[in-house]
Amino acid sequence: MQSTKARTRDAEATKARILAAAKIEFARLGLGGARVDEIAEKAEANKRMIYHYFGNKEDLFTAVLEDAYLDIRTAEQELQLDELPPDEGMVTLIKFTWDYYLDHPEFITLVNSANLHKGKHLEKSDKLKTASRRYIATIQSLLDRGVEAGVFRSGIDAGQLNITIAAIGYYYLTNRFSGTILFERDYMTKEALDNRLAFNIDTIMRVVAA
Amino acid sequence: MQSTKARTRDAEATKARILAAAKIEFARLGLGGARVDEIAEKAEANKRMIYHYFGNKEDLFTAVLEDAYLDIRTAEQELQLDELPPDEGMVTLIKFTWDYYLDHPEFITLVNSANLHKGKHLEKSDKLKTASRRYIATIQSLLDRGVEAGVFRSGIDAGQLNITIAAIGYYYLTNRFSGTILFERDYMTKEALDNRLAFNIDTIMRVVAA
Amino acid sequence: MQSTKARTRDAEATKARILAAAKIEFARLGLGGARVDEIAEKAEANKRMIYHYFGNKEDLFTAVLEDAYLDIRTAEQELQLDELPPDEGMVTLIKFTWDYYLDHPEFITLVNSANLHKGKHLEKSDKLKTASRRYIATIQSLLDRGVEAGVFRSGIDAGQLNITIAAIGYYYLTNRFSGTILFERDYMTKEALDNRLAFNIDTIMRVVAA
Amino acid sequence: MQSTKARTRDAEATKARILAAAKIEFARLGLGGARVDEIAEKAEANKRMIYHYFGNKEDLFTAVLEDAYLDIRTAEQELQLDELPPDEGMVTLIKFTWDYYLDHPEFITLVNSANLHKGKHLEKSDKLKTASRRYIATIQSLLDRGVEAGVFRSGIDAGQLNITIAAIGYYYLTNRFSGTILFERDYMTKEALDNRLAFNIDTIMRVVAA
DNA sequence: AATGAATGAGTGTTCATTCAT
DNA sequence: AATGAATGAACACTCATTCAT
Repeated sequence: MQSTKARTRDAEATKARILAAAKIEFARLGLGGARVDEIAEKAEANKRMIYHYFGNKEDLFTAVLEDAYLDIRTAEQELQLDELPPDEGMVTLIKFTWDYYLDHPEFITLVNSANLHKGKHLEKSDKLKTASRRYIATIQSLLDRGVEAGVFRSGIDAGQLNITIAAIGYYYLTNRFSGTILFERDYMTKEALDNRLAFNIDTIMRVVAA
Repeated sequence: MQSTKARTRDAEATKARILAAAKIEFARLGLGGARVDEIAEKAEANKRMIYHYFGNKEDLFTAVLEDAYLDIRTAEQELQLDELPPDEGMVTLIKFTWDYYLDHPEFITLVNSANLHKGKHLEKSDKLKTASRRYIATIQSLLDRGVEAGVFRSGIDAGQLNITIAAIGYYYLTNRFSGTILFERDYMTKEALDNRLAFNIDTIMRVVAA
Repeated sequence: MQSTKARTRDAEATKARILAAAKIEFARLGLGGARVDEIAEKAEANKRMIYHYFGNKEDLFTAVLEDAYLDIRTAEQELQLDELPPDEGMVTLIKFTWDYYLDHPEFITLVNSANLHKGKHLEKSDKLKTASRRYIATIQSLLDRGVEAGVFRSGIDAGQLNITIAAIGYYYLTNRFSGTILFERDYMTKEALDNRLAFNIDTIMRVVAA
Repeated sequence: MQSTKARTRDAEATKARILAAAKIEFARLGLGGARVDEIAEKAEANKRMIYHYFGNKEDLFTAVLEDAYLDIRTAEQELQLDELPPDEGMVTLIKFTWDYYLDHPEFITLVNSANLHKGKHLEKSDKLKTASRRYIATIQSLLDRGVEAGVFRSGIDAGQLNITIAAIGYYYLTNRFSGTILFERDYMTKEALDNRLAFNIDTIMRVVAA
């Protein structure tokens, strides 16, 4: 019966709508601040469906987190840095990281929320661990090729570099409100953003330079 | 003992205990997650006193934030970087920032919370703006003296450098849970912490090097 | 019994029970004095349902007021005064007003509460304005027919007369406690009530007499 | 010592300020709605003084009520209706009642509040009973003199007439908000007030006319 | 006489979750 | 698969009142 198929498809669609709505709400208000009612409404789904598909609010948050992390790790993989010269690859990675944060501001608040809760929602996900391992490997390979090519100095810890690349973009954006207010300069004008990206590229390239 | 009773009728002391307890709770659970009841209990104060002294939960959060920011800005000022040679001053600043974050993990979560709420609790505080301005001026003067002494290159934006110095420590610590889990290495062992600090000093010194 | 359970899942019935319980409580204790908990309990409903169906306490009060006013205006309309001779119609109206107040003591306290709050809960209701207009028109037509029949004098303002008819019953009943205590005579014995009604009929008939 | 005297006077003044502030607040918000804090603040007195002088909130309400009633009864007595011709005396009484309500809107809401609480705050006051008795006697004497003079008919119950005189003014004013909104005409313009007073004088004079 | 500090018991309101269909 | 009705526990906040000086 085609109706069965339709129903199955609807189920998937409902689940996807809930996940999308939940991501927005959790990012906007945190785990504690987001409202199950609001998520259901924005998902155009019945509240009961959330419990049916995701168990409870915390498990929904876990699902949202996993989805968010897999998205960025997938996008990173699609960059195919291996096919670029190492220095070009490094700049591409810095730019990508920056642009991803800019285009997905929800990712940053979700990660903050995950850490406010001491990461306990991430613990079960082996998928994320695997993806993370592969990601570090990519950076390591970039560094190795750079050393080989004579453009990067040797002895750089890929893990630390990865953290720094993320940090200098992430911190600027997550703290853009306090920054804008306390330092009395708008962090989000096009000029300010361009300046920051340039400063960050310069920073990393000086750090890795041979 | 009468001294006990006397203490419970000391307005300033009560206010201080509330502020301290609130800082801990807001840092631990965020604005939305912290409970007024819990804060009162931990402050060994009556809940009513919170409203009497601070108006409401949000205003208490504002007071906590202001207190937290003033504390770090005051501590920075006490470093008296002006009296050190520029390169030594820079290292001192990086170390101080890192140590302050380590010793005051509540500061990081409070700042995250403030930004989750788009910084609106910071807006009214002119005191913080003044302190922030003075802080940037300190870094600028450090850079200027470094250029003069020939140890730093010229043209470095003090604001951007400040952000980067904060970022590379802050990000590591705020995301230590997700990092520890996803990258499967403990971020908080003494060795890991020492490594990170060394990496950060190296990073900044390469960035400012003449 | 399943019927019991069924009833507890009947939205309309729950809503009606809440409205009825709220009317009693608001009449008894005023808007400020009534307790949402008590209303819920007396309605055999969950407190949460009050907020679900009525929004909040003030809106529930508004709903109660509207319901109370519509009830008396509907009952008045059902008198069909147009089908009676004008003098008989006038007496019928006076008696009805008196009896309605006696049978619905909650109406009086609700109107008092509405006015204590400067009528703001009535403002939105166009239904009540329409019903009120129709009511005044009824009195006007009674007066007109009386003048035509030579039993009433002309020139009587229907609005003022309406107020007086209401006033002489309403005041007696709303202030029956202070009256009984200060004037040391029981306002609520059958004899006292009969006397008052007779006095009121006499008063109005003298006022409208040709 | 004069300082003793000064202190005594301050005590009386404080008490008076509390009473005045309480009258305003109870009139504005009812017994349940008024706030002890607010009364203390508006009385420019310490909250503790309220408890010192009046015992508790309910007793303060009782004191306010007694004060309010004594005020109108005293003012009525000062009219010296006995010295006027009966018909003139009657008009004077009607006008006085109306004007007093207009000038002391707090009296009306206080009486409403007293009756919402079933008059229990009035029960203890013998002073008020005496004053009320004297007031009815005044009206009775007015009626008697009118009958004697041939201007009033005989057989009118002074108690009922008193109620009606009060009712037709009181009801109009206490329900001015609902009236203005539902009947869509402003009850409080000078013209509307003049019209109502004229209507009321006309009503009573027709009722008592020989 | 006067006061600022403190409190316990409640207020209206909200929430994540389960029930019944 | 989907839904509207219902709930208990908790939440921020308030209040009349008392304490300590």
